[in-house]
Amino acid sequence: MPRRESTSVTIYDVARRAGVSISTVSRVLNDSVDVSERTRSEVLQAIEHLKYHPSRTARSLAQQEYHSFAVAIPSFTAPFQNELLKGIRAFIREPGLDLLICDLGSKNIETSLRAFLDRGAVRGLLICGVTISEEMTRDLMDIQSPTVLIGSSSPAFDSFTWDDIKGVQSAVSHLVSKGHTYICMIRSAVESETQRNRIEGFKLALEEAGIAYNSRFVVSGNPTYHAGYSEEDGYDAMKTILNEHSACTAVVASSDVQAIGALAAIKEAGLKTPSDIAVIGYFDIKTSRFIGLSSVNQGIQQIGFSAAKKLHDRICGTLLGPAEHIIFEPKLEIRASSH
Amino acid sequence: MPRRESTSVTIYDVARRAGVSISTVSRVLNDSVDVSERTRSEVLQAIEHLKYHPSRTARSLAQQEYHSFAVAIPSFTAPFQNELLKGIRAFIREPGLDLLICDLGSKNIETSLRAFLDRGAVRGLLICGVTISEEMTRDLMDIQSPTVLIGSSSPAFDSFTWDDIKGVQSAVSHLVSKGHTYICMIRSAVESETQRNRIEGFKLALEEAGIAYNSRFVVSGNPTYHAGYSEEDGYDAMKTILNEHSACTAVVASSDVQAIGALAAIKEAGLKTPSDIAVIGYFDIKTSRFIGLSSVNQGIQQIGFSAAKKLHDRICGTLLGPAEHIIFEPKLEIRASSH
DNA sequence: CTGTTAGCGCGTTCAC
DNA sequence: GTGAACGCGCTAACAG
Repeated sequence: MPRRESTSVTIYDVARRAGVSISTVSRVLNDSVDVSERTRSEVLQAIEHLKYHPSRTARSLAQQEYHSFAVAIPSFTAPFQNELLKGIRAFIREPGLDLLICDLGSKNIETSLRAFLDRGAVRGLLICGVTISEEMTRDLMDIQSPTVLIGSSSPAFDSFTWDDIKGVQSAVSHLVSKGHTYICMIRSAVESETQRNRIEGFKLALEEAGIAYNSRFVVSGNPTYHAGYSEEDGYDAMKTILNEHSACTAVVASSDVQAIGALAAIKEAGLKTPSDIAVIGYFDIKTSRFIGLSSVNQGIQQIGFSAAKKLHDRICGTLLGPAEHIIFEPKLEIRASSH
Repeated sequence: MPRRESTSVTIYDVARRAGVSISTVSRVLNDSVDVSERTRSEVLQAIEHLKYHPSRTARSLAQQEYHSFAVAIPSFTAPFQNELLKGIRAFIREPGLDLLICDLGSKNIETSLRAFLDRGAVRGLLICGVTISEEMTRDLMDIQSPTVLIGSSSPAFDSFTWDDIKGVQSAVSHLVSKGHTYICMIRSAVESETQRNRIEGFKLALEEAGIAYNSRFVVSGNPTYHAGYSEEDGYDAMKTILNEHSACTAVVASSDVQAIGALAAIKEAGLKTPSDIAVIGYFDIKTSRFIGLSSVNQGIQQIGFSAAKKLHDRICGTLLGPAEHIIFEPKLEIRASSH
């Protein structure tokens, strides 16, 4: 038995009031050309009068089309993610799409992602900063919707990553070229491939410069927020460096916020940057300009944009062929002198 | 004629494979108790085997229920909005909801919002930082879905705002109590009620202190990003202050990022804070702690959280009664000494 | 140019 | 405990 108690006005109500059939209303709504000016305006009037608004859900179901992009991302309000979203948004705004954001939190990321998938499939999915396990790969393939990865890679999907090794390497080489010989690195206390790569870049650069690597050069704070990429972490790590590496004259942080924290510790100790200690951060944030921080620019926004575009093309079928893996090469950007 | 070409596996496929009807599958999916253990596990097996994933769209349509919150917001990646979203997210994560974000951009905000509404109604709507016109009020009432406003108010909807007058007033009074008599204010060059209120608070505080107000005390930069609330703006404005108000010893910025820019200008001029010039920013960002900036905390996150909760309660029908207007009172937070 | 009708994929009463 | 049938609101052939 029907349960006609829905309060919302539907396409039927409009049709009745305009004295036409629902398909005509639908045509008007979708800008179909085959509608006479008269009925068209009558329908529009009825819509106006009844304050009719279509249901995006019903429309999506009928059309098998979606008007939003799904983005699964850990802590989407964190600085890096935020930057990424700017890029994604830049692409999305033009086609008039909305963003369905699933915040994965910062723990149990995989579980959250799986729950999101179970909550219902989506038309296209952008996954940021999540290492994709074998099992997750299968799960993702099962939902059969175009998927694009950012910050992690898998042969099964289009992915966008950046070359962390070269990134840190260029930063350290820069410091070396400025005459530094005792360089430390601030890392996140949380293990990850990204982190390993960055350390690798650090090692390579030292090696290239003929400086002996020692694991003591790599220091971390205590992971607090954002998996160890926070101001607090940078601050703690820098304090450690100041205590245990009095000869150190330059520091590479593995994220921008860490670098900001490090600067605070340096300032607190009565030292100056870059005259006493040079600091280079990874990632590019606007603030760095005023804080006086050199950084490694990853063009995060651009990555977001490209990834969104890729996903869009996949969804529209404009793009066929196998998954691609695009690797960005970070550029060192000198905003403040970094001797 | 049907158009059976859908590639995705539906509840029918599962039912067929498990040798049951779709309603049984549905029951299993929705944790209905009235299913025998045997058929239940058979269904689950079929689901597993077929890699079945329900369609969130179809489910929403059938249930007349939604699993996401719609948030309409201008430039959602801007610092303030970002903070707000943290609060919203904090609430939303627990109920396992997703966020449908409509980025309103920074121009044609009203048009964008209207387009979003036309794209299809939603179950509940959170609108942040948009001044609601009379006409928009009607449009919003038409869609008949619970609506909560943040940063603007309208008698028709629940709204959360903060007392900008008292906020700036407390900041200025603090400076006065520290002995400052020549105080300037950095405003956004863009006109808004918020801005007017802040200036009003500035005036009131001066008046209270027996200091004559002069509109020259209120300085703006050239609006670049974010409607004049950017580091660049603060930087420019501060330069102006240093040039034209040599006697000035304290500054109130109307946003945190402006304050950061202002600090940069001060540093560049070879002056020190707070010994030469004290700076207080509006809003609270984490960075301020390391930059050494006192600020007026608006509890932005908390507002986001409260608003999200309110909306949720409205949607669930837990909360009835007329719309409420909740006004938060900003608190001055002394993080760095600000003489 | 317009109305009829059959789905889109799922939840949900009802009988059995 | 389970199945048949209807409806959620809309789009898209097809027939007129």
